[in-house]
Amino acid sequence: MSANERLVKQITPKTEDFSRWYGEIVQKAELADYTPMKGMMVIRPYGYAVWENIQQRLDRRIKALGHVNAYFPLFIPESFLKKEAEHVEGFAPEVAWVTVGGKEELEERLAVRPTSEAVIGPMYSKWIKSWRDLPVLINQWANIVRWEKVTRPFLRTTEFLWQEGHTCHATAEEAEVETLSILTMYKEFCETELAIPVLAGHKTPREKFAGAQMTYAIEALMSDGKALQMGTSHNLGQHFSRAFDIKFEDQSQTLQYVWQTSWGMTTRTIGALIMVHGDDSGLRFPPRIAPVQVVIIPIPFGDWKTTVLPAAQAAAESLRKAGVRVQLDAREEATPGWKFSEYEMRGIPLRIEIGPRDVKNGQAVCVRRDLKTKQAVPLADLAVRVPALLDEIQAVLFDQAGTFLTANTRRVQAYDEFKSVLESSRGFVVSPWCGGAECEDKIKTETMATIRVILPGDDSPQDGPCLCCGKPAVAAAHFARAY
RNA sequence: CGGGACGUGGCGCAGCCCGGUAGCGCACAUGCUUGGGGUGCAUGGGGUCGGCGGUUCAAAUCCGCCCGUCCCGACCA
Repeated sequence: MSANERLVKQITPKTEDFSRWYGEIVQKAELADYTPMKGMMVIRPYGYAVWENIQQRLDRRIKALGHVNAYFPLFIPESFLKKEAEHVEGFAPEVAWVTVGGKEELEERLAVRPTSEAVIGPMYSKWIKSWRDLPVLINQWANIVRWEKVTRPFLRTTEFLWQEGHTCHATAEEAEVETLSILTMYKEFCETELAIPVLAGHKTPREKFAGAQMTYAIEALMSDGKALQMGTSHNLGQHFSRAFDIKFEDQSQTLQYVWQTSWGMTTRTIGALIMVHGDDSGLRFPPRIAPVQVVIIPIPFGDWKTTVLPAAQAAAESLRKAGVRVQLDAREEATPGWKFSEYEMRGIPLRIEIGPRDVKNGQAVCVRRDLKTKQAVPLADLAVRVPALLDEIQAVLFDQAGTFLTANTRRVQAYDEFKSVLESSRGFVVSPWCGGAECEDKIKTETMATIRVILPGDDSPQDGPCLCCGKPAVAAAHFARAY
């Protein structure tokens, strides 16, 4: 088989039209579908299964760090939302409002939560009295609504699913430790489970969460060279505790405002999985979050139902026992070739073909989705070899994404070069920056690039002058065009 | 929200300019055939032409408004 041969014909090649490729994958692989309401999508079973895997693995990590789950209301009274001035101003343009209940006009309109700080604050105020009540470490899995003008499946939809953590601490130091520990956990999660390398650092004041003291984020690079924010962790300081009057009495009997954090990851990560790993043939899911890790396709010939099929069923059973998420597709109405193509597009990490020749030889043919290589594996060894192969595939996807990230991260001093890099190859451009919002604005207007993140080591005076204004640079910032 | 394009069986499209009985490929159904990279043949079902209004004897086709999708910008997870 030639490497360039196009075997999946139902989608536009990614190299030809990235946007179209993305949209077609979402629909043809049945991850999501559009509804008659603008910006509202249905996450279909195959896409939702990915989300469930993400949820399960992220939830495990959140709990391992001591957090517990709870659920807060969908609606937020306007008066609550208004309590933190910067917060309400930041979210005002994208809040949906409920003004009527049944047939009654409401006395106070209700916001559909764009995030839950403002509805959680009053409850924390009620629950926290003493230093003995701290820390409060609560997470919730929820849907939220942001009235977006431009929407794209998974990347930006009017309603989306996420997890939001909201914690309260006795000291500023403790809140900062929490913020960073979540950031580290997010990074580890993306790299281990999603096989997506990310940059972890902090945002500039211009890009931070409305109401936060400091926003940290993990940023990934999509294969079209645009950056995508994968998660954020905010140190809220005492902004919200002062607004919502969340106080505790410390050990010296002094009343103090608590120090808070909030952090979240969303269904957007599914968009990242598509854009980071996908190729011309469609999806390539990392085995750890793939809804189906292995598909077994029996090759029908003559009396295959009494020879091939039992062997395929036995193979499926042994893999299932080994903890592999396996699917056997013995449908007669689709030919093997059709199935190959279909499962390739859907990103199933490993395909196992079992035909008459294989049964005779006591083997199966394993075809990797990541490299498209084939290898024969003795049927008796499948339960051992397949999990190992899945681990290898996971590692290859992560390595490929890492290589791409490294190759597309460039350190640039001169503005001319900065512009031309963003125009031609995109990616991250690391450049000296004076710390001024005016320069950020100017650069954004002229190049469409923003500061995505500033890495811990880059947060100090630089050799070169600011890329934009020439004044002394206080940091090396990662710029990129972003989704 | 600005600028552009598009909307016709499930999907991809033709028909529209020049108004006159809605068509093609794929998919779907049935039967045979085939099967290690989207088998082949035969027969068949399915569409208020995005919605509303207008012009006309007559509208997929002409006009207006609205909705949705995509692309390019401003705002954002």
